[in-house]
Amino acid sequence: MVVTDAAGPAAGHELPTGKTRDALRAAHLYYLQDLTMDAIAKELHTSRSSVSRLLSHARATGLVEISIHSPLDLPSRLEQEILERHEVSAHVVPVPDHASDVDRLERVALSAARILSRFIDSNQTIGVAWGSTMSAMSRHLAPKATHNSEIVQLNGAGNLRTTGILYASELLRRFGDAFGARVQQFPVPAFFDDPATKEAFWRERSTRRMLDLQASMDVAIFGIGSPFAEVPSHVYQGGYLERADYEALSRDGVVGDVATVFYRADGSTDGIALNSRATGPDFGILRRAPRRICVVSGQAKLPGLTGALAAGLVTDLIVDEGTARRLVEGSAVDGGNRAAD
Amino acid sequence: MVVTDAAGPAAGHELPTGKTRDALRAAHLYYLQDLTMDAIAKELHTSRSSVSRLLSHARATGLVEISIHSPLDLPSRLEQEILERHEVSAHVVPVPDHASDVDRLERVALSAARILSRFIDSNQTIGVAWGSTMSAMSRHLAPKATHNSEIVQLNGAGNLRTTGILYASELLRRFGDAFGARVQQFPVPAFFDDPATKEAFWRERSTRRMLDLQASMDVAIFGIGSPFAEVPSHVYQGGYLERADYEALSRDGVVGDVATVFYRADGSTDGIALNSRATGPDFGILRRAPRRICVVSGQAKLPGLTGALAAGLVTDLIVDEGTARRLVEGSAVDGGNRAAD
DNA sequence: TCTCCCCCTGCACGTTTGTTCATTCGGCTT
DNA sequence: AAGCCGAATGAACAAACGTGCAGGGGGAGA
Repeated sequence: MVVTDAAGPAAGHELPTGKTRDALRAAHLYYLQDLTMDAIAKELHTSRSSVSRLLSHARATGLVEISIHSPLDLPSRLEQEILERHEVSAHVVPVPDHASDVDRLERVALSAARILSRFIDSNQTIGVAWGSTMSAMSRHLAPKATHNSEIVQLNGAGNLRTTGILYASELLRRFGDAFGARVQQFPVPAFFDDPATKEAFWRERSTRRMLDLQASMDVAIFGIGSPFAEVPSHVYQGGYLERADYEALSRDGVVGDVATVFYRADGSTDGIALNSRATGPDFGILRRAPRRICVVSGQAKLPGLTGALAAGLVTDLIVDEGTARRLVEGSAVDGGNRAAD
Repeated sequence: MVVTDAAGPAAGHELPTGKTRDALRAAHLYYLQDLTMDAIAKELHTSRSSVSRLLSHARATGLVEISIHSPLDLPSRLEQEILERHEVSAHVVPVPDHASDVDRLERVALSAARILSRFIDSNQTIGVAWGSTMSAMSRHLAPKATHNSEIVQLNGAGNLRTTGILYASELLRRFGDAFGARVQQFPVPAFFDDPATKEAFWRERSTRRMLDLQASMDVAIFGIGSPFAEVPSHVYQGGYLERADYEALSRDGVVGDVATVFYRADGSTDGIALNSRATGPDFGILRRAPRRICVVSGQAKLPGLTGALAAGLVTDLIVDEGTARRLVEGSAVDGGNRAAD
């Protein structure tokens, strides 16, 4: 046990005594050969505990990937119906109906984080929004090694009271770490006070660079904000908006936001004043990304979700079971309406 | 057992009471949400034991797939070197050096069976040989649902003493079951007594059909026979060959066989008399398959393996660590020679 | 309608696994 | 050179898990 970890990054050659190497071998023995940890411990000349830890490490670090395939003939009726009705590939996360909203969010985020690795690959530009959903997700990401990928922040996070920036940058960093990607922060407030300031800022070259990046995204990942739900989203309790703003949103018939860009139940955004001060990407830009992953939990977000679907913002949807059910029930009756509650 | 499984193929609608459905849900909860089996039991209104069994079922039927990714920067030095030297993508199975040959075979077969599912897909013609390695493998296949695939027997299995056919057909059936594929048996002896008989047979239309199938294989899977090893392969102890045959093989400098077609250390087959009576596919035919997976365990097969590599029979190699090491050591000195023993 | 048989269930036990804790080990600073 | 700090280790405990077993429910066949 002379050279505990990575063999010789200093020396720069052989000696396969790395921790990762051991973890890899342990994983082989455990998952591919069904040995008991005990047996593996003997083969590796260490204790069972260490093997347990190695395996945890292997899982946590993405050396081991566990995926679940529906036998294509029975893709949960829900997913099937969502696909047919909304042309969106859905992943329904099973959650008991009586689960609390926090539980629900946590569990959807956990599943989403694990599912996400399928979509991430090398040489991609990955747009990431922020909010409570994204934050929960970021805490559970399954690492996956990629080269030359880039995490791009979709919308600003600064506000009046808290910096918000730390919060967002921490979140972004987690994404970056998990995929070994560069992180591009977007150091602006969530909302400008004056549209003119935004426009001025948008002409800055450094801002243009960000916007160009956003326009060439391969994947976008976002949650849904629901301004009028009982459990308000992060944006709505963080001091980003003032009472007058709310009233304006209400007047405009807004049902939700994606990356702080607001929309109505039919997906339209025209004439919503607040958007001219918001820093998130125009939906036209967003829709250029071939893959747009939306993570939703809790039926409070149902109106927001149907709106986002109507706006064509989503290609892949990760949603909890209850909400998925309501979504299908709601749209069963007629085209693209929001459900009862 | 009419309705035990799939919910209502009879009734033809709802009631998601299928066992597979439950297994799927349990797997989600367990592997994607990290719930304890206990918690899952409550959500499913059943006992922990049942959940444990559901999860076993899920794994055994391939609903859950566990795969291991080397972080591309450190692909076991061995695999790397084998790739460079032989242009073959290798999977080295870790096995302690002191393991017995049976252990070793069993463990390689287990790993191979699990790795195999990566290669199998829908609409494929899959050639399968037989032998102790393939047999062990067949017992551990991880099922994977495919459509319209076909398992094709590569070489006959009949012999003088035992039928051998049952053995082979059982093996083939397991492959077929695992992948939901049709099985095409090849009902001929392993070796004809008279080359002329073989030729006659080869003109039969039913035989031609088999040969055409073989010629259009997408994947071939085979082990390596080693006629002169201390632990003889199945072919060599099953009463397929007679003393005179052995002597002929020895005289011809044969080092191994693939699907009962024999070759020398340099991969050549010309002038090996026995081949004209053998029923396996000509190497020219075999090499038409874009993917040719070879499973090898035990250094007794090293000469056979190097020969097969020299003949260009292999695109993907699954091999135990010890043998892999010797392979690399052997070929380190010069081009493509067989190793010491 | 009755019976048989198979398969599924939940319990109870023994095994396997995760985790806490005290300890050691190496590296780095003072 | 001594000492401190974080990381890693193995022992021991507690939780989680797998499996043999007896009981029960429900179809297929008589």
